[in-house]
Amino acid sequence: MTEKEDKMNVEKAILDAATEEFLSKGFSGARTVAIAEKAGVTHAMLHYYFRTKEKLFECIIDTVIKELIDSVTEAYKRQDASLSFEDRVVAVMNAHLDFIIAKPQLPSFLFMEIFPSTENFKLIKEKASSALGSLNTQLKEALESANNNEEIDNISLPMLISDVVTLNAATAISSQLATKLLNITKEEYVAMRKQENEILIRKRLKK
Amino acid sequence: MTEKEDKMNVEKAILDAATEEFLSKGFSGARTVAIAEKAGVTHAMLHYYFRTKEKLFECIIDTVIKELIDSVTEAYKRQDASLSFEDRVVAVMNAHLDFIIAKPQLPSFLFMEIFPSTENFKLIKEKASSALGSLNTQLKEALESANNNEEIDNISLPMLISDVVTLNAATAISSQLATKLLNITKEEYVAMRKQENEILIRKRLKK
DNA sequence: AATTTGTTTAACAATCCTGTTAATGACAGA
DNA sequence: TCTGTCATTAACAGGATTGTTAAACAAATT
Repeated sequence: MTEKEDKMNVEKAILDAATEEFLSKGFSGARTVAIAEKAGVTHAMLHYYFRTKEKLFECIIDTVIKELIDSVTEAYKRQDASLSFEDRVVAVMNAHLDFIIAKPQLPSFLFMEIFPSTENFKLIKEKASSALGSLNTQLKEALESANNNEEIDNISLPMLISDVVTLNAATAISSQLATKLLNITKEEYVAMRKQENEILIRKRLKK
Repeated sequence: MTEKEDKMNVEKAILDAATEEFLSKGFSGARTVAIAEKAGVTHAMLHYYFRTKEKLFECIIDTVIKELIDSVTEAYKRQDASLSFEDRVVAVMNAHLDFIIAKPQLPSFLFMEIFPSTENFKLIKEKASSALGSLNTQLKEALESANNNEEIDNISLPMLISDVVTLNAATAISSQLATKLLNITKEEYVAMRKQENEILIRKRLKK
């Protein structure tokens, strides 16, 4: 079945190239000819497989969103139930950061391209709702029971999530500036921020 | 001098329209005809005054950057010297947030359009270096003397600045999601985040 | 009034970019 | 081997978008 493999290879090559192009340049900045070139196919092939630029874009958002959601839910599932609430939050936060760092353009792409568009946002909300819904209730329970057992400072769940997402997203985005602004490598900067984010969250949760 | 006023009006109208268009859609998403229309002039006028889309873009980055830098330095200058280090940091942070919130697309625009481009980044670094340099030394002195008088937890200056910028930028960006995700207004969300950011920073600075 | 200077308009040119199509090739099943 | 289907290519069509130009116009200067 070399034909089917070939077909998958072509499709995958286009998808990979498209992901890179869309994430780095945004929808309007991306060029379909550039994607085709990067994928090593004629640009007619791109239209043959995905019809339009919009459809191709939708395909890559779908997978990107799926990967993002999975990374968080997986990280939470893997948690040791015996850990304290504080330790669990930190562990999920770090797993989330590791995923984001692998695709550092993702946060600004989401903010620029996906969130402002009501339609795309609907899509992401649908995909995320079930996963985030259960994560939410789990966290809620953990926070409530933690308040009984541990000494947790008063904090609302939305603000806690906002803190984590905020710190991680900004870490990923600003990591691209690290080498340009400070005289350190991206990896050094990320390591510093990881430590700093952990300090911030731990201090925040302590009474 | 109605002619010069008129000229200024046309120029300003184009610049204002361009700022809105570029900030919300990015360079490649922006359309010069849309800018001209918004400004109420023919699109030939746009080229007459600014020659090219690129040149117009450079003009608006210049002013945007200048306003951003000024907002921070002004906020720092206005500070009461009798305040504690912690209070001063919080005051500057809040002033910074107020400015950003007025142009909520600014952070994602900077991250998407300016920072990735080495050339544009050079520009912003030049413009910011003198202002940020003096701010930096002022903060450094304040931090050192604070460590003698007050009880400040160990933190490096880059990380402190990174914390503040990070939290504020993310607040502005995510505020656009507030109404879509949580059932609250943007203003309510910003107020909540402002409070939360202040708690985070104060706790971070305390030993 | 004539000239000059700078502003504005409308039409047009040129290019870039997306998407199509018709022709060709490859290959599986009848 | 013939036929039909799918993959691929090259060339092109259409439209959007940026940028130019020539002519009209307004205002100031001589």
